[in-house]
Amino acid sequence: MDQAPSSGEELLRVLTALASPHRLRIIAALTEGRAYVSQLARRLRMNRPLLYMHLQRLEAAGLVVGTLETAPDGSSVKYFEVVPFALGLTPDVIRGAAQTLEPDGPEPDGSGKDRDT
Amino acid sequence: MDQAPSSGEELLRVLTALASPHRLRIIAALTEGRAYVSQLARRLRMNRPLLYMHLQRLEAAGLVVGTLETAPDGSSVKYFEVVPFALGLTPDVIRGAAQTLEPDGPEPDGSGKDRDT
DNA sequence: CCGGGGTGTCAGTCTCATCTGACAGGGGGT
DNA sequence: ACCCCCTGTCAGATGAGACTGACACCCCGG
Repeated sequence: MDQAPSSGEELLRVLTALASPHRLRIIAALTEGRAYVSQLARRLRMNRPLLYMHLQRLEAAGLVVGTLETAPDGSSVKYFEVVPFALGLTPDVIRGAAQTLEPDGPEPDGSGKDRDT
Repeated sequence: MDQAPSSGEELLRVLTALASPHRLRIIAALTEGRAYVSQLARRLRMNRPLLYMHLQRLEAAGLVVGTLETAPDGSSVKYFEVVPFALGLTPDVIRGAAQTLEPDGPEPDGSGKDRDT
């Protein structure tokens, strides 16, 4: 994965994806090796549809990938695994990404209203 | 700032703090230099109480610091500035932090219920 | 005394992510 | 036929966070 997630939108998607205890635990669990949805639901003791939603979120952020495989017995199983990412986060990185996001506009007027710094 | 935010709680606080377009823009704005609340509210065109809340969140996460100063004219002004942080985020880091967070417990039973990987 | 700029805090509203239970399938063994 | 395991999706309840307007308060300058 890119060190710099480029656009603010993308960065935001990754951050919101990670900002959840459940999703952190999911990623943690997947570092141990890939797993399919129902299996993971049992392991993490959480509702399957719920886990499903979280996995979708993580996949949309590009942090995990899921592949629907047809097992030898013919049934479908969806395996997920982590994408080895490395995200460096500093104020400047944020500053860069935020530009792709700012509906800022300069001071309304001012006329030397502000104090010194 | 630490490269590894240590506890899962702490990591989560930082992540949830960053997972907001407003707060990203706030940090971006503060990289340009410190500013006080009302001033920043004008610059970013947002409600002051709202900005106030976001700043509190960021401060709680240790990403910015605020100092209440008494200006030469005697009035109080609260300046905020970014804490130069550097956060490295990888699956393994998450795995480490998640341990301080897991109410996991192994499989309910199993008995070889799962498929091979 | 009044206006202007600042901080801090509050109750109330509203939007949105989360979470649950249930359903419709598909496929395989017994 | 029945049971078991899997995937995918949905309507609805719940809750947490975002957001607003208004207030109390401070200090100064005209």
